[in-house]
Amino acid sequence: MMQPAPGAVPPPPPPMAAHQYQYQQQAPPQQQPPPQPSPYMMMMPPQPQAQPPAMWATQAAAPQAAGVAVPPQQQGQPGEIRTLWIGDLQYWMDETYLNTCFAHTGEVVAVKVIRNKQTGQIEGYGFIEFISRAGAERVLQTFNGTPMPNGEQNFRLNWASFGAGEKRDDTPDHTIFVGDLAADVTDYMLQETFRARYPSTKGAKVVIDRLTGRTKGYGFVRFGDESEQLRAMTEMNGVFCSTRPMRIGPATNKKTVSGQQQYPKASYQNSQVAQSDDDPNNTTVSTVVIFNIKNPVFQTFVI
DNA sequence: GATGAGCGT
Repeated sequence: MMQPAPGAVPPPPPPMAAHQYQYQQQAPPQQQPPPQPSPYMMMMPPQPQAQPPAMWATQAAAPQAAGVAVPPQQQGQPGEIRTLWIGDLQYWMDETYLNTCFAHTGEVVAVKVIRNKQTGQIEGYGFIEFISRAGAERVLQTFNGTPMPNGEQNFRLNWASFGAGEKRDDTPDHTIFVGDLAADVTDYMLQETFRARYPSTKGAKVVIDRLTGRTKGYGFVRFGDESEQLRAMTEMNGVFCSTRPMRIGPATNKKTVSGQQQYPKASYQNSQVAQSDDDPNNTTVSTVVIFNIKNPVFQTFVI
């Protein structure tokens, strides 16, 4: 059932190179010669200088995905999650683009890109609804982490959470910041670089610039074990990932697992810390006073 | 050099 619906764009050649994530693929798609440009015509990024911003809100409604008609009784179990979330979209990656990426799977029911209500700009993420959970799962396994057509980044896909975060593990994350990343480092490379030594590595993310689709040169790695996080901070500093040595630092968490608010970054940046210096050996309790310039409040912690 | 983001009608 991987046929395109009538009237759909022709199926692109197996566009995504075989990839680590494809370990569950059954039969490889038949080999084909290099991509024709035509299937991707609609996916070309606009000329940067010719692109007036913020006029996209009034554009015609997005075409529905490729006319896939699904009898209700085939639509999977009620309540089952069959929508994927997609992130790291560049501003020109609209519904048409997503349809062209996925319609050929024959599994897509609808796509939607989220726009800013005021400006109409694409917010950088969207949703893809599938016929069934199985279809969504196939696409997730096949496409996630593979290069996006005409984008410089890889697909970032996940289950749409919709409150039912069934895939969640609620164990806390212990995250580190990793800087000085080479331009070719992907989430997967970063993750595997750490997983080799730290089995509790949960995942890694290289931060992508939404405007260019290119890496910002830093990222984050999450561990399940705090001890492995701490070891990695020292042991992996200066270790090569791809062509450059990584620089590792503590991650400033904007959000904790339980969702409660931490101190906003600005407070940290504008804070001055006074510490009593008369106890270099740290043998007694010392007091740290933080003066928050943004919110002129003194806070005293005993550490 | 740098501290994400990511849940909608």
